[in-house]
Amino acid sequence: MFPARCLKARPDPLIQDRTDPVTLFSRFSDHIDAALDALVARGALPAGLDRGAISVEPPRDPAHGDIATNAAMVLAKPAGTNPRALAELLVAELGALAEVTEASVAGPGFINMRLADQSWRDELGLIHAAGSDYGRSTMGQGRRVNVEYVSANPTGPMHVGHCRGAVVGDALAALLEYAGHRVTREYYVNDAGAQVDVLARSAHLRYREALGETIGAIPEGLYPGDYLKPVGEALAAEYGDKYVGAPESEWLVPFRTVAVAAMMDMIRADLGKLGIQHAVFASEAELQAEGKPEAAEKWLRAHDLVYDGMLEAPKGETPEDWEPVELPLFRSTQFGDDQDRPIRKSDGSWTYFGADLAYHFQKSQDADELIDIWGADHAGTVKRIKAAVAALTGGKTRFDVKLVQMVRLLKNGEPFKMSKRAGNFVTLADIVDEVGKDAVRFTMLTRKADAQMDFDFAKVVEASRDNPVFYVQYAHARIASLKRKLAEAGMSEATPALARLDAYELGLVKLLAQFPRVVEAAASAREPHRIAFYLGEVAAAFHAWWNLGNDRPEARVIVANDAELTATRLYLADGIGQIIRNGLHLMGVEALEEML
RNA sequence: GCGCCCGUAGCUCAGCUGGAUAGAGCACCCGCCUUCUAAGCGGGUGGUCGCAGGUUCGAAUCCUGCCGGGCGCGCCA
Repeated sequence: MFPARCLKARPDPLIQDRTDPVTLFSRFSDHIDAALDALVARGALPAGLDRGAISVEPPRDPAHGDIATNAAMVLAKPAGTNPRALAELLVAELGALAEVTEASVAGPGFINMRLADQSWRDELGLIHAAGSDYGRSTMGQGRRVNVEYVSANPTGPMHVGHCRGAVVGDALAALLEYAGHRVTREYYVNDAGAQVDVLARSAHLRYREALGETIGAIPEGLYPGDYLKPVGEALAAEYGDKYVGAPESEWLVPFRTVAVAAMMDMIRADLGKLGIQHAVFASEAELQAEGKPEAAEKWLRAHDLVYDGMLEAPKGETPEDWEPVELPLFRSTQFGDDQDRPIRKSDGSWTYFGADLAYHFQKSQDADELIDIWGADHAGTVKRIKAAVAALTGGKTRFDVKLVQMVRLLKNGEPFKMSKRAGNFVTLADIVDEVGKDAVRFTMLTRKADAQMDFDFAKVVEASRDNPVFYVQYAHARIASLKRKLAEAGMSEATPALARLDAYELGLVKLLAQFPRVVEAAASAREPHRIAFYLGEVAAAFHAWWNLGNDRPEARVIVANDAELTATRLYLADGIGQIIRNGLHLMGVEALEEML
């Protein structure tokens, strides 16, 4: 009655050529909706109740059944009835479904349902039919989400600090896309502040060096890294000795332009090592040249959200050089900030915040939701920018700032120091070269973003049970090896007979069936690490199944003399492999066919 | 002084936006395996969810106040 392979179109016209599988859990959401509708039609339940809080999930204890819902508990109070009474009514409706073999009320009003084995067999079939689309969701309804991440200053190579934010942002973007959002991956280039002038001066020094001058030690306040040498050489090749003795005003702009472009090339290359590619690089300098901050200021002044005023002297440590000056201040206190924030400096130029405010206003023009991924060291500025977005969009644009905490680099538990090419910090490229892109990406996603993390170079490449990167890859490789072994064994091709899957094996399907729910939960919470944890569970379940064959050869996937059973188990193994691939793909990690 | 994040088993961490008896890996203890289904397997011990209140049918989860750790805090970026 509910064909497992029916597909429904996405609502968004721009991507309506995509179709999403109707999975078991989404189908049950519909069943519950229908049951509630039936009660409403009979007058047993008031119409128009908010059903948003209803959950459809597997009970924690499998003894309670396959699917549980809290619908009765959530709706009882607004409906003016008691949970158990409402639950009884729903059980009568849901228990009548063909695929429900048992429905009961438990505890304070939970409804537990047990499903026919055929439902799980169908779901396994759906995993195969949908393939890489199993887990894809229409949840986002085509909403446009701008994810801004990395946005490292263009003054040098990427280092560890950027690495985690880069991976989290990239995985989040992929996750949201998969969950039905239209995602823009964006990088904000801070090419207008004082730090890029310092870059230009540093490049000028390297330029003189390239022309044969002995420059000695790099003066304090300039960037010392060797990575600027090629920039100096390029400038020398382009300009000759034209700017050697020239005043800064003549060369600062061209040198800055060249140096920033070179830094961005380097950063793009570093990101490329992680498999990251942004669609948009937004330039702060261009933003300012186009007068965007002025426009924002004008709008804010018109709405009395910017005024000229004095900042209070900061509390705590008394600043020695504090001078009260009148500045244009944004009323961020109206939106929960502790202090109004200046958008211009006393010389009239824009503060970082002033430009950033205009930048977020610009982003909000083309997006329904904004997400920024920031390092935790910027936590102090979250309130003001959230205030700015709330003011500029009238609170209509959802805006999340995800803070990514510090990464501590270790090797076998000892603090790790490594500096190959760029002065005294560990670069992103160093890390990727050391352990590989996939280990970096996966490991960066094995913690909640807002929790601090240790990254141990020895452990992330260790081939053992307690290394999730290895454990998940190993599961996938083992599955791939099954096909090779089947060929080696010269076994004949047979048609899977899913009725031969036993209860243990159907239990694996039940875990696989969670994937679409995990994707939706991870996307709505903006927490890509949940995919990594889920894959760890899938891998553990697969290995345990595989290990049954150690003691009992008849429990192996490949069973000599039973081509049909072999084909059936291989079908299940393939389904597991599909889920692992889908999850790894979201994380930007390649699924391995064999371990090397 | 203020703000943000974190406090869950001995250790490292999950906990599906408030659900049922709080989970996993490591370590430890007890068995098994001596193998290419390899880079071990199975089982077990272990928790006052930092502390104290509050909200409600129900709290690790939400609110308040403490305690402890991290990060940050002025026209910097």
